[in-house]
Amino acid sequence: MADTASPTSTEHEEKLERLLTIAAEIFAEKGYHNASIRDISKRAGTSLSGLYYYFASKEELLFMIQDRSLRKVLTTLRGKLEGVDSAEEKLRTLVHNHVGFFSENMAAMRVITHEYDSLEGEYRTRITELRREYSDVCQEILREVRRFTSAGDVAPLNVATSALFGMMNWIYAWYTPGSNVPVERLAEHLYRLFTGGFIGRPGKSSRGRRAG
Amino acid sequence: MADTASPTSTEHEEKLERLLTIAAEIFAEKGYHNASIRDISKRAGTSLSGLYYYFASKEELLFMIQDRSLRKVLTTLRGKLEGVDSAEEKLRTLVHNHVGFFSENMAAMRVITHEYDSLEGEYRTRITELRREYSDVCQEILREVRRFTSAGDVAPLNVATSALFGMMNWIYAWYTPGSNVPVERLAEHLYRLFTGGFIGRPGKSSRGRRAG
DNA sequence: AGCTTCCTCGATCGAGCGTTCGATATATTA
DNA sequence: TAATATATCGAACGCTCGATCGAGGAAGCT
Repeated sequence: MADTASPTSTEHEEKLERLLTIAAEIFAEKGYHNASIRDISKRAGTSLSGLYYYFASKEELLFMIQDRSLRKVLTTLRGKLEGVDSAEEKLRTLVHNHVGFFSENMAAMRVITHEYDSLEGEYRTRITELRREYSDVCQEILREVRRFTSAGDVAPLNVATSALFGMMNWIYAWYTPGSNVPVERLAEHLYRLFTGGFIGRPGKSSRGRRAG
Repeated sequence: MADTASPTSTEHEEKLERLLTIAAEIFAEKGYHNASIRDISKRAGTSLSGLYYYFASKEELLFMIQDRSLRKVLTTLRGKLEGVDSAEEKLRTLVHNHVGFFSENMAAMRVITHEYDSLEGEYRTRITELRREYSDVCQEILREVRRFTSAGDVAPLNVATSALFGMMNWIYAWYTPGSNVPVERLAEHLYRLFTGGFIGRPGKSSRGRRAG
């Protein structure tokens, strides 16, 4: 009865966000189809039926996890790209952004890469659209990189894009944050590995150079 | 009553193999936990209970799919590697073998990369061992490549290994065999992309190369 | 013929699933 | 105080799942 000045919609949003985080963890641990709403209710400390006040179905829950995370990753990336001119630096920004977000939201990112097929109908369509957006941003950067460097055509752009995402997304299968390889280092490794193969020489880091 | 000279164990093995193929397809389509034994029985044209004559449990079925495929990929690879001396050619053989097997057994390979976590206990342990074997073969080849080239240390060997597997395994998420990119071409693209970043210049193909 | 082995099946069980519904407690507004 | 909106809960429903079991058909052997 003290400080309830703001509308309850804030508390509502906060609890929903907390539920989404817990759900993402459980989906990441056990897989979407193997996880039950009861698992989530137990970890959240609320009743089974009480959860349905915050989402309409298990699938909507899965959708919200993927939708919010993808939007966040895309928005953050576009923000970081704004001040960047060099094509190679754009690519470097994308890799660091993706890997960084990955390591800070392992559960959600695992759900995104692992449970894409678990969505159906309209949910699936909307996530597909977001994924294409993200993929397009990446592919356009690669096109730019190719244009402004002496890069040959080692691989078609779509193959290169998929290869890059493969390198980055596979992280969830082996990497544990806080290991002996820090995240920034890991991102830089992947960036150089890919760029070296894509344009035929190691990617430029903070200090740069040119070749012919 | 005509040609039943051989012991029935051959027919038994043939039917088991057919069931494993069907199960791999269904697991690949719907995911392990979302797929039911009844789905498999329907596609196989046999009764639900009849299936249990060929395997003890749904999880054993999943195990057999992964176990047989991994062994086959490893055996084939070791055979192909036998006559190869050059380190780079070994790497090229590995990539082509992996991608080739992938495209010919999409269902099984998808199950391997996607349903590893669905195994538990002893089953999980044994598949983990096979994966480590495979990964070790790859990492040793990379070590050799690094030793015999002017490769700098763009990335630690384990990071490079994981990146390579990421590039290759991500195929299942976007590639459709029989598309406008033939499998051998795709494998060569991935090989050059990776090698170029790993050793600092495009990987040697059958013919020429570049120096850096 | 009888006996045994390999194989297949329908019927069924208990458990767990996602979801619904009516009751209820609390806070806000009139 | 009464009325309303917000939030939570226990109990239950209908359904699907993996797995089991005993019956029985077909083939080979003695």
